[in-house]
Amino acid sequence: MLTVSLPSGDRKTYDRPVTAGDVAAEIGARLAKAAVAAQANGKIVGLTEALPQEGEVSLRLLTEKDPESLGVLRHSCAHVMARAIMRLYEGVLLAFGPTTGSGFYYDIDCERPITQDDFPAIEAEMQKIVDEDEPFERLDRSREEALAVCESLGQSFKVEHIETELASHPTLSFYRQGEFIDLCRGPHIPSAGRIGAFKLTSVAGAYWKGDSNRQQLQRLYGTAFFDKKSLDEHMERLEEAKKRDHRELGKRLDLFTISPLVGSGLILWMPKGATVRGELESFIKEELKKRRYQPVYTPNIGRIELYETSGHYPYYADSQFPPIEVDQNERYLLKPMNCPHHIQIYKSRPRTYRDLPLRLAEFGSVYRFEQSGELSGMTRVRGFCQDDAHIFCTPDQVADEFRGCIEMTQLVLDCLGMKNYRVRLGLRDPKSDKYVGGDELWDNAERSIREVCESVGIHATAEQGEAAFYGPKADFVVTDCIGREWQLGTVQLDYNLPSAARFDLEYTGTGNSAEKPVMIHRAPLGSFERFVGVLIEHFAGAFPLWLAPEQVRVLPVSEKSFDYAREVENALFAEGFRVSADYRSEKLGSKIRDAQLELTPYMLVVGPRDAESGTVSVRDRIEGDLGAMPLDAAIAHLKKEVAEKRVRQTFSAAPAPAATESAAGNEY
RNA sequence: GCCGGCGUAGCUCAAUCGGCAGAGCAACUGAUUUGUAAUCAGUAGGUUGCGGGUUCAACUCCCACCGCCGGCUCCA
Repeated sequence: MLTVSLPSGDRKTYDRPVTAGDVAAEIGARLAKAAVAAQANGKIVGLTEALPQEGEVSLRLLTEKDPESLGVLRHSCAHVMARAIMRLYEGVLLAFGPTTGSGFYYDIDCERPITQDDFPAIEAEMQKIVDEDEPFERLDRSREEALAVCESLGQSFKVEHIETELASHPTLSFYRQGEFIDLCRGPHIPSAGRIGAFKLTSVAGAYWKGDSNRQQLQRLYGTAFFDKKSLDEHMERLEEAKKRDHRELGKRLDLFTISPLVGSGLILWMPKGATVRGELESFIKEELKKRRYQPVYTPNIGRIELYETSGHYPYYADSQFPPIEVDQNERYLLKPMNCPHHIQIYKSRPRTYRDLPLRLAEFGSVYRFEQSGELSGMTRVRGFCQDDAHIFCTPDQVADEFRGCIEMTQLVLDCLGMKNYRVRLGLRDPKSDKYVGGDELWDNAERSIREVCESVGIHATAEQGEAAFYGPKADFVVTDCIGREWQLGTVQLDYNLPSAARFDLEYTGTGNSAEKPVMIHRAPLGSFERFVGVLIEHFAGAFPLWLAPEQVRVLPVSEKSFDYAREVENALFAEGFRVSADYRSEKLGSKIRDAQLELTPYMLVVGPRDAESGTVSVRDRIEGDLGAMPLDAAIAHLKKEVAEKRVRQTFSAAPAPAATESAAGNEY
């Protein structure tokens, strides 16, 4: 017995397994109303059941442009892919095959390593299945029956899954398509023919149930659309996005380099990259001053006992460079974080409530031995510099201080035109034992950061298990040019490091009593390395004038204008601009082309006419030729743009949605 | 760290079945003196990532290492 609720709001009850196709035929007429409403999402391409509730299935219309419809399509395509693979190769075991933000994957176990070279054959087999256009048929079975089905098919991963995660489900569903049957929650498209265009994109290893101690499976990624044009556009967007990759641009624009001889994951900032970073540093320093932070400097190493006290060493022993051992009693660790050092500054003398809040700021370099496979350009490195600070405050001051940190982070991102970030509330995972401190402290801390985020109007997404081991945090997460998410700014609340079990921090309260301060760890950029990496992609290398490594290039039309070009160059330099001039004996067009390709914001063309009248012909990288104007006017124009930190162009709209799993089309 | 792929001039890429390592751009030199996205000519540039092995012969095949790329795991 199944109750079906239709998009129109009608409900109908069936006493046999129904496919979306059956129902559509019976009640087609009554769909008219819903169909009209759905037109906004593009052409209607079918009807399917939505995520089933116990004993009930809701029907939904599949429309071309609806993201959830795409999810349904893609998950069905994952089934088609799995079916094709099972036709082609022996001994294929199925694990999970959900959708991602931009496609789908299926994890399989198969003796034979599948490589990109196998894609054409798999795609050809998939095309056959699509052309056959067989329906997806839903089969509901009791848990026992389901177990028997999976056992008889030898699908051991499905068996384990039913016995563990699905232990509490009395009934389970399968979807059958021809000879292929798969344990699956659905929903699916009515039949394979609705898959207008698909493509396998990559293959990778993935651990069963995400556990690196367990078996590694082969994960095949693909994507699918209702029509070929959308697929082509998608692939084109990916190509375009690749051109913004900070690793490519970093090389082409001489921003940074990595030398295997220096070491993997260690960034060498070239003059142009260092200039961008330097401007960001100045910007942050100004903000710190305004917000009454105090600068400190601390060394790059510290005795191992320091990190044993903080609790970091035992937690992260594997991801640190091995200690430097002077003798048995004296071992030093390359600083993996700045907090213990700043805590020692706090502890260097007795503190009273009058000292608080104490805000200690440092651009602190830290080193972490990340696994080799995790390294990636500037965004995941082994040595980096945090725009770090630690705030020591009274419990009463926590909310204001936390809010101040959130607002500073927002200000920095706003100033750079970075809008496509999300704020993630990192909460503890109640099931894990990695967190230190009592439940009461954690509950308080988590409640305060929630309240602060609400009070500043942030829509934060809470995620369990994303907290630091010492406290909850609010992370600013951005998406890079190929859809990967990176944590940039972070504000973390910490009741633990000040505790008696750790560093036992104190201050004298108003009643002459010994009180525990609360710590806030915060870094608006996160690290200069990762931030600049993301920033390169955000601007596609075309930095706003205030950040541009080379702000202006003077282009003499010919050798006859070299003297005047030098005058102009010197005048701009004297006004504090980062300026160069192109004295090669190239044609003007060639000099312009090179300056454009190097993304120089302004070009000042100077020829005999300009020399005579004391003008420069301004060329804007974006707008083109702005015509001649007096040199003073040009300088004033540029100065204003720098002072305003004007952002004229960004590219950070992600090419594809973040690779998060959508609700539609998931496995159980 | 794990799975898979890749590594040829500064950059982008060729080199058929294992048979003389090549092109464009950049660089350098000379000519040219140019007004808003590529002037012409010449020169130089290589232990094919590193080290072994197979072979008459290795960029090409095999082994180990290093590095990079896509994922997974991890991310204080």
